[in-house]
Amino acid sequence: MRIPIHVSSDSAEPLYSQIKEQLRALILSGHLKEGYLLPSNREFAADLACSVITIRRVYQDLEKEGLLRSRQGTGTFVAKVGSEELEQYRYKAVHDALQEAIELAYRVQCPPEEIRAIVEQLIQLLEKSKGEPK
Amino acid sequence: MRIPIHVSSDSAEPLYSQIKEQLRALILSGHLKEGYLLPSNREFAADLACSVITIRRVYQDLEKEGLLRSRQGTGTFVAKVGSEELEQYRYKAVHDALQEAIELAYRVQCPPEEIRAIVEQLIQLLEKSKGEPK
Amino acid sequence: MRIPIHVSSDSAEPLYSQIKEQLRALILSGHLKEGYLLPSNREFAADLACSVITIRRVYQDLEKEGLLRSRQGTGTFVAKVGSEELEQYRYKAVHDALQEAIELAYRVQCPPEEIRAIVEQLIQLLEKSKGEPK
Amino acid sequence: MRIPIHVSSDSAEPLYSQIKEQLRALILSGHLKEGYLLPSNREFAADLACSVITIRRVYQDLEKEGLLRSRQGTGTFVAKVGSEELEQYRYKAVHDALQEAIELAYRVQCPPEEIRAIVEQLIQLLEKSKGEPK
DNA sequence: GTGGTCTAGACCACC
DNA sequence: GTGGTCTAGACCACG
Repeated sequence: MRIPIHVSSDSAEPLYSQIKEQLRALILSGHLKEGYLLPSNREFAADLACSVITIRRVYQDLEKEGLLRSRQGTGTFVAKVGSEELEQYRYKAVHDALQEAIELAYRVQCPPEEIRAIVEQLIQLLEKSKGEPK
Repeated sequence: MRIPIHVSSDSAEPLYSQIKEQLRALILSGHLKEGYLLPSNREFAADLACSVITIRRVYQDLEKEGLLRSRQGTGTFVAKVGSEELEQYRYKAVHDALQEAIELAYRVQCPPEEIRAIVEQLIQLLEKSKGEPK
Repeated sequence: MRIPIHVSSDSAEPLYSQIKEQLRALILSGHLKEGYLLPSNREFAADLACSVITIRRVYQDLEKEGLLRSRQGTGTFVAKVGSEELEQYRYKAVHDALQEAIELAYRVQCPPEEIRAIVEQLIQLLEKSKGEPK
Repeated sequence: MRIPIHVSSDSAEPLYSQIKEQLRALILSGHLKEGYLLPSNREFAADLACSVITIRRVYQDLEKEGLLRSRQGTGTFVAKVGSEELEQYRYKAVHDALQEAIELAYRVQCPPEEIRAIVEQLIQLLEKSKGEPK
């Protein structure tokens, strides 16, 4: 199984950050389970056409967050995370993202009904595209 | 009337960017109307305890976006923007912010009901705090 | 007769420069003849809704160019300029403007035929609008 | 390949603007192709004997116009621009420059024949000098 | 007084 | 090494 990560060098977001966010999401969503052995630095860098340094940084950052574990001679794999802890993590990520967006909406005087309407519209759109993935 | 902008040098977001976003929100929300004369570079810099250059950059960037107008010897003021154009701008800002947040939620497998619940909770919170502003 | 000058505060070009260019064109084109008495500083400033300082600067600049003359207690009027000298001045202004434009065209690799075509198109447009002025 | 840009500190035009215009022309004319890696800030500043900041401003402005792309740690290069879009951009630049010049000519009562004659003379001159460049 | 340009130099983030 | 942010301070152009 190849890890489904896609990076764009056109984006303003730094490379390492794009990879980190996507990898974190894969772990929090349960797509990569506890103990899963990730590709080696060199291999992953080749996959994503980026530098080894960039991959090393991603692994190190996620290890500091407690989501990955590295062992000399073995490689890097998904850490065991308590399921409540993982759930809390997931909830916080969603909550924070929505909070930022809704606070912006309030700053530009967007009424609650309009926010709800936009949210509903976006959910419908994403629900529909779930049946027909890439 | 003093312009209500608050910056934090703890944030990872660059200073100039914090100021720019808040100023843009004040214009898009209609708090600062067409023709309003903003504080001079030097004055505003003193207010916010930052460098003149930082303010200059904010004014210049927003001028390129078409929201401000600067004239030598006169000052910097809010440009005349068509109200439909402004409305579009406002809608797009909210839509984009929510889209980003909701896409993240889907990536971590957050179900639609949970998204709606969090949105509702955040709206209630902000509605309540509207009655009792700082 | 009111002097037909129109300024726009939206333009990037400085106020004094807009006025100066238009006044110079009126003299070079013969619309304002030798000896014509211009409005006083105060009067002209009121007409154009600008500062007296701005008008003074315009008169001073054009006096230095030899197109205007000021006399204490009398006012400012159009200087007597030899007709050949005026003709040379006029030719030079047109030549310089066209040269700058055409050099730009060459820098972006625009072929001569295209330049001729655009020039012709612009001339037709301006000829047509001469019959029906504002 | 060294980038052929020449600046004059005698000119009234700001340094950064001179550089920007010339660089823009090199891109629009196709001399610098999509993906071309420009000199680094520091290197280019040394070449042109100006401040790093001045170069940064040029790169940043052209990036906002969509002609360049900068990425931290990588460098600044020519963006991919649709060829039609580039063509439109090129046409507009030439058209606007000629329009300004010809409107000036009309303001000083220059007859169409004289405009055509001057244009023709300038084209001949530039065509001739194309055989024998610097 | 205002904004516009340019300088030198520092420190950080990214690859 | 690269670009990104921020600083302090100078000088000019405009009204």
